[in-house]
Amino acid sequence: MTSIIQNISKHISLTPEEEALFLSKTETRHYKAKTIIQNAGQVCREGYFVNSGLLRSFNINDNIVEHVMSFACEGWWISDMYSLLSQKPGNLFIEVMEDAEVVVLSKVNQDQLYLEIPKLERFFRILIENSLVANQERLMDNLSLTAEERFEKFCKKYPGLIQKVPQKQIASFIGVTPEFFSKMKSRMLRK
Amino acid sequence: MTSIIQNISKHISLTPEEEALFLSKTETRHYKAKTIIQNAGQVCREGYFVNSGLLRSFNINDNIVEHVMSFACEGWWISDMYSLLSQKPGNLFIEVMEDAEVVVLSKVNQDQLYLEIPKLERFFRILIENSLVANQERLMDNLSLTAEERFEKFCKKYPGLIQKVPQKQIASFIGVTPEFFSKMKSRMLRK
DNA sequence: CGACTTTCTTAACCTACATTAAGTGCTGTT
DNA sequence: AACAGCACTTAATGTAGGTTAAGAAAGTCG
Repeated sequence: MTSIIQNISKHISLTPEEEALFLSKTETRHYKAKTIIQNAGQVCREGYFVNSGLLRSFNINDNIVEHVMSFACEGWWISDMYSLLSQKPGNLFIEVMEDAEVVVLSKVNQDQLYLEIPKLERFFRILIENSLVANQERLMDNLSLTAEERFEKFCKKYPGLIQKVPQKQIASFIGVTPEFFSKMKSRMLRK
Repeated sequence: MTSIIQNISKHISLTPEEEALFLSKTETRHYKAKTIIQNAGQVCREGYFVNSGLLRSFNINDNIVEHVMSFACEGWWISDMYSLLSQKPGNLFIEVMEDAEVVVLSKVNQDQLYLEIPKLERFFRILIENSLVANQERLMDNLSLTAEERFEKFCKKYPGLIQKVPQKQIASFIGVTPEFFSKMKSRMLRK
C-alpha cells in the first residue's frame, strides 16, 4: 500500500479498484533539490503529494523579498491553491528543498476523479478544511502574537522542520527578517 | 427560491426534492444587533448563512484586545471552523452587528446531509476552497504589505463594508490599532 | 583541496506601528 | 435636558522589528 493511499484512507475508504483507478491518474516524479516546479506568473496545473524529501511554496515581493507560504514534507500536499483552482496565473513559486519523490495529481485528472469516485469530494473537502483551520490560526497568530511566541509555536507544531529548514526560511515563515530572527534566537538562548 | 438555495446552485444543482430536504434541515433565525451567538471557550455546533444583516467573528487576546477574523453580510457563511470541525471549544466569538436573519445549519444536520445528498460534499468543498484561497492571500498581505496597502485592498475587496463597519473594527481586521488607523486615514486623505 | 556562494551573526541606526492619555462629538437612555 | 457610553481624533512617547553593512561560518562545486 503506497503512502498516498494510506493518506486517503485516513478519511475515506476506497475499494481496491478505486485505489487502482486513483493511482492510474497520478504520476510519481523524482526531483533534485533546488528544482523550481512551479513559477509565479504561470498557471498551476498540478497538486503534489510528498512521498519523501522537502518542498516549500513562497512568493516574492517587489522582486526582492521572499515570503514562505508553506513547507511540505513526507505525507503533506502542496500546490498553489489559488492558481490551481482558478486556473489563472499564480503568485507562488514551489521549490524542492531536499531531493524529493512526489505523487503528481493534475487538475484535469483530479476533476475526472471527482466524477468517477465521488467519495473523493469528501476526502479533499476534509483536507482543505484542515488547511483552512491551520491557516486561520496562523493568521490570528500573526495578528496577535510576538515573533518570539510565533517561533515557539512553530517549534512545537513542526518539530522535525527546525533541523532541516535553513533558518532564514523559518524567519520568513513566521514573518520576520533573517537578521532579526538571529538576534531574537540568541536573546532566547540567553534565558 | 430562497437565497441559500441560490447560493448552493451557483456550484451544484439540486432537484426540488433535494432542495426541500436541505431546507428541512435548516432553521431560520432572527437576531438583534449586539447579540453574541457564539462564545469563545464553547463548542460551536452550527454554521450560519446570512440572509440579511451583518455579523463578525473575532477572538480576544489576553482578555483585552479583539482581533476580527471575518465579517459576514448578505450571502456569506460564518462560523468558527476550527471548533465546528473538531467539536472542541473554540477561540472565536460571533457577534451580530446589525439586526440579522440567518439560516442555521447544525453540524449534526450537515453531517446527515452529506450522506443524504452527497453532492453537498462538492458544494462545501468549493466553499471552503474559496475561503482558503482568500485566507492565504490575507496572510501573505499581512506579511508583505504595509497597513496602508492592506486598507486599500480591503476597500476594493469589500466596498460595501466601509460604510457599515465601525472604523475600529476595520482597523482590527487589517491588523492595526484604532489610533494608528485614524492617523493613517487622515494622512491618506491629505494626499 | 581551494574558490565561491550562501547562510548566519553582530551592531548601529531607523521606522512603522503601539501605547498612553486627553479631548471631541455622537447616540441612546432616562 | 442631561448624562453615560462609545467611537473617533490628536499628540507625545515607546518599542518591536526593519535596514544596512560588514565579517564569520558553513555549505557547494570544480
